[in-house]
Amino acid sequence: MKFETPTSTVLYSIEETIKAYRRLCQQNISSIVPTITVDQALILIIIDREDKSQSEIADLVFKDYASMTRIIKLMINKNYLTKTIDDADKRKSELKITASGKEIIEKLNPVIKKNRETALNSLSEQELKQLFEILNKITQNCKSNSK
Amino acid sequence: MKFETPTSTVLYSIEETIKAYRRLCQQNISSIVPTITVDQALILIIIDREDKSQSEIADLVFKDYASMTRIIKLMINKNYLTKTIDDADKRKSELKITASGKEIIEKLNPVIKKNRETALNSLSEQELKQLFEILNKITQNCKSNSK
DNA sequence: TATATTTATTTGACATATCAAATAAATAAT
DNA sequence: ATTATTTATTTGATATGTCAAATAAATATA
Repeated sequence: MKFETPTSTVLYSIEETIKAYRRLCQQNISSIVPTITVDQALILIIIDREDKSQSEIADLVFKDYASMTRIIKLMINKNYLTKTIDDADKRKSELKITASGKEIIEKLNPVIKKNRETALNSLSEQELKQLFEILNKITQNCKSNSK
Repeated sequence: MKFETPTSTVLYSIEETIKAYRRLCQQNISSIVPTITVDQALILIIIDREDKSQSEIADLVFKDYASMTRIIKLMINKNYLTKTIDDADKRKSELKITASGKEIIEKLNPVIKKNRETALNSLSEQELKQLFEILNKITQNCKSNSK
């Protein structure tokens, strides 16, 4: 870590890792459900498990609200989701998985499990814990200094 | 790590970290050079240090060649860069930093240094090494299983 | 109650990611 | 030398990221 060229930093490695992981995921997901993206798959699963509004989901998956609006729109067009106005608070939207959305989730579950196993193969529990903690420190450092 | 909901995995944490870091970087970079993006700044610095072709640079910064074409074009429009055809191999392009590009690099260097320090604040050398190694394992796992 | 402020979502503009197909030049094979 | 293949880059189409501004509904305040 002596010669800090841009390509020798840990943060550069984080980018590399996340890109490699996303590529792996997209390839395996596409082989089962060719029409869905990694982001859409994650969001679909979250909506299925958590009964939350659009912006709450966005916060959960670290998406901008603008991005969320568009991703949701695409998923509605593909008939994975329905969206209705929340009666109690008409600003909010209610998102529900359609039958074909459910089917897709069922198909994807094993793929997603396998992707994680592939990526984390041969990592010990201790390594995972360390990784988790170190990443958390970095995240906190960044957040407390940005906004 | 027992209940593997999508939001409890390490890979999810990696996404969180990289987004927090990119936000920190963009904010600090914008405060000094409002017209440049994080990606453009990194690419500018790499081009300045390494005399490589467009696709070699792309490989270095994990960018798709298509993205690189567009990023380069934007940077040329902003007069950070010039691009000429390589005489020895007319398929290749030669990228050179302009005077104003150089100025920007000078301005950015301390910001980039500070961003890294902020993000990695209070992390020991050992933690950095661990992080680096664990990320590398994950990257290799993903790459060997995707292509 | 009327007005001001906050909250949830959307839209516009621009930057980047990704895949597939197209170009054009260089190199290999016939 | 001609043809086939490979390599470097570009273009098109679509998805997502990010910021700022706009809407519309809910809540707070005067």
